Amino acid sequence: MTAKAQKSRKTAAYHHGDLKRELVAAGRQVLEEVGADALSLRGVARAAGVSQAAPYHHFADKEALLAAIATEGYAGLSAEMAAYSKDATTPGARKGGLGIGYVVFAFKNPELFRLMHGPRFAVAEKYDTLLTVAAESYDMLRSGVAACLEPDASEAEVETACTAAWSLVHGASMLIVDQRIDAGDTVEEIEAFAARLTGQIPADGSE
Amino acid sequence: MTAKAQKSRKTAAYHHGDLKRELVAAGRQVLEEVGADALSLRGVARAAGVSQAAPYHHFADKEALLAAIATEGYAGLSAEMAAYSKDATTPGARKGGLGIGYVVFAFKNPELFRLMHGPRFAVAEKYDTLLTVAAESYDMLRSGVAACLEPDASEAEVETACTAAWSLVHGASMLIVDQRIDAGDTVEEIEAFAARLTGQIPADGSE
DNA sequence: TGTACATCAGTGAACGCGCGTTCACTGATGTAC
DNA sequence: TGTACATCAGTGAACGCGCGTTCACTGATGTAC
Repeated sequence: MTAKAQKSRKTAAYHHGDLKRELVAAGRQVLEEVGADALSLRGVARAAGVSQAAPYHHFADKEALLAAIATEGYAGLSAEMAAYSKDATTPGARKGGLGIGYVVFAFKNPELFRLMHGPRFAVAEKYDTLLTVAAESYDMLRSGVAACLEPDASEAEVETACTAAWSLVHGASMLIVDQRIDAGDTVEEIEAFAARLTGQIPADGSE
Repeated sequence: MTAKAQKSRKTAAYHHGDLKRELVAAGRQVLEEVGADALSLRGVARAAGVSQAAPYHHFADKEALLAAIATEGYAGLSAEMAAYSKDATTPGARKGGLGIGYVVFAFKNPELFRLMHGPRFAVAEKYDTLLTVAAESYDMLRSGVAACLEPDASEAEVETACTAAWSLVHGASMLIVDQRIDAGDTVEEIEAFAARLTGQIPADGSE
């Protein structure tokens, strides 16, 4: 081991280096384990291996940490939607891919998904980057839906179509997260479920 | 005032008469005021005007009270769906009415709606009347959707159609409850919104 | 109709708990000279 | 290169709080006789 590595390891024991990022990561993990209701700042600090007071050097309060976690969540949601839609060759396929990505993200991160949409940030003007990144996710979905409509569609028609598409994938995601419907245990099954739901695949499996 | 009335009023001061029902009612009110996360059994007892220990004569623990509240919620949901679909003359109108009732219920009882679908009762085998009444709500929606399909539709097609219909109204309800979309401030506006969403009314308002 | 008494449904004090947050502190870092 | 020192980012103890729940109690009810 080099002297530098030794030093930086020693350093890590006290001055952490990137505790802020690590708290968000630990927070996500704790969140998925115990749920948003039971998540405590002390628990996250414990999980990150630091004292309970340490987070206050990086976040104003508990809510600020949760907002950071939710912000990361929206980035992940957008990334998942992008990944599932990037290879689409038609507007319809692109729209379908966005929807599948949305549902898959919820399936992979159930408690995070719940946190993102929970009551905590209903009026979250305090956290403007959270609002920005949330709006980006929605805009992505919206543009995918709008591209499937007639070019002369009215603003109201676009609005209704976007809301309907969002409601559909959001509702399915919520019902999965809340275990009200069983859409499968693997990502592949969820993909197929979401494809069926959004009409990408016929329901009876035929072509 | 008759002697009997006087007696029963006096009685109300100590032996409450129907504290169980009143705790559920107070619980619903507190729930809508502060949200499920911040709802405490002590707070509900306070709202009902009894000591903090009183609820334990009627509910095993806090969760049991929440389950009772959620159970009442499902009854209300079913009632709302029934009210909006009872005058329908076609299967399509009936299905639409059920959906509108679903969304209107969520709009009227946002925190209750959240509680009903939250993580708390994900595995609620303990509360079998809760499961029963929840299943009744779903069956109502399901039969309304199934009636709109071709008689020779496969089980898989019925399943997908029901899930899609449920997802749509559930997603819209959740987005309204979470204030992610603005569907209006009055019941009338919500009705119109839900009708548009489920295709009962064309999006551009024309006939 | 009156009375004794078991039972029901309240009370208020107390328990232990984990929480969010603050505080004075201290060890590590990096920069000016 | 070495040293003084401001600053940064940790620590651990402590605060007050409201919570869920339990306990011994007591007032009210209703039934048997």
